[in-house]
Amino acid sequence: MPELPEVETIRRRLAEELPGRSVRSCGAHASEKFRPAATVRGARFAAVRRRGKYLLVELHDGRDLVVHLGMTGSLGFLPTGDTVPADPYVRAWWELDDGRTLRFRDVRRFGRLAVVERGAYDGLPTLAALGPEPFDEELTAAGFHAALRGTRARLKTAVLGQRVIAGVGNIYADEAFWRAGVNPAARRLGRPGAERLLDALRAVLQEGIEHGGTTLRDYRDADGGSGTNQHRLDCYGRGGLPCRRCGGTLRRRVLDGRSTVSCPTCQR
DNA sequence: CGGGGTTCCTGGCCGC
DNA sequence: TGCGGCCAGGAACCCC
Repeated sequence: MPELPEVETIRRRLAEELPGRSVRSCGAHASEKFRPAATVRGARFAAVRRRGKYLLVELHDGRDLVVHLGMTGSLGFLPTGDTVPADPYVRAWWELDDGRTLRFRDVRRFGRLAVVERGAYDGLPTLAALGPEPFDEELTAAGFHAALRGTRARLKTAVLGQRVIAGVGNIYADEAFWRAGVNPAARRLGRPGAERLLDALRAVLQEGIEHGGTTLRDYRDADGGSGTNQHRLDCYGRGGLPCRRCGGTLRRRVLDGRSTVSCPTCQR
């Protein structure tokens, strides 16, 4: 499940390869979620940017190819077999003018591709209303605290909502709440807790980037490789196992429809 | 307008 | 062994 660190890992690789390359030919799955990818034939790639979990591949004609990887999406110069049957999960492809082919692969089809005039994100409401980037220095503890006070949702649900802060998904949310000692089910948070939570979010996201992302099952980088951050998780996926801080037993439950692991002792 | 529920998808896993 | 049933979960969408 690609979150900010996984998308950023892919972005950095594509930013080395795509600018200046043009699309010789392309194609896409018939679904409306992928079909727009086939409208960029002849276009030339410019900068590769990221907002939250969205990749924004700029085109020289003023449009953006917007990519959301969903649950199982991967994007890059993925391994292919010339002698084996075609990969049935490639939902879109772009043959470049250097002969290589960029591919979007997505088993569960929760991903999405769009081509829009730069900045015209009205068809992508989450992107249009996206909150601040975690590493934006204009995002302060005071601002983060105020944003959390502005919603009545559970803290974890608010953090996952992309409006308070961009790019956080279920894995890094559980890690950050655990590290900050904040109860994800709570609806209110004091100023010190908000400060700890923002610091923890930044830390776990930064570490995720440094370790090439978290590969639990599906995530692959732009070259088809795995990340290594899965070996460093303290909380996500560890329900029933001992808390590495207090030794108590981590609890797994479903909060607002999302699997959540937390420590009943450390996270009040 | 915001909170909450539903839906989209399919491989992997569990239990009998 | 084979198979039905269930689970994962981000964001669009709908309703109140």
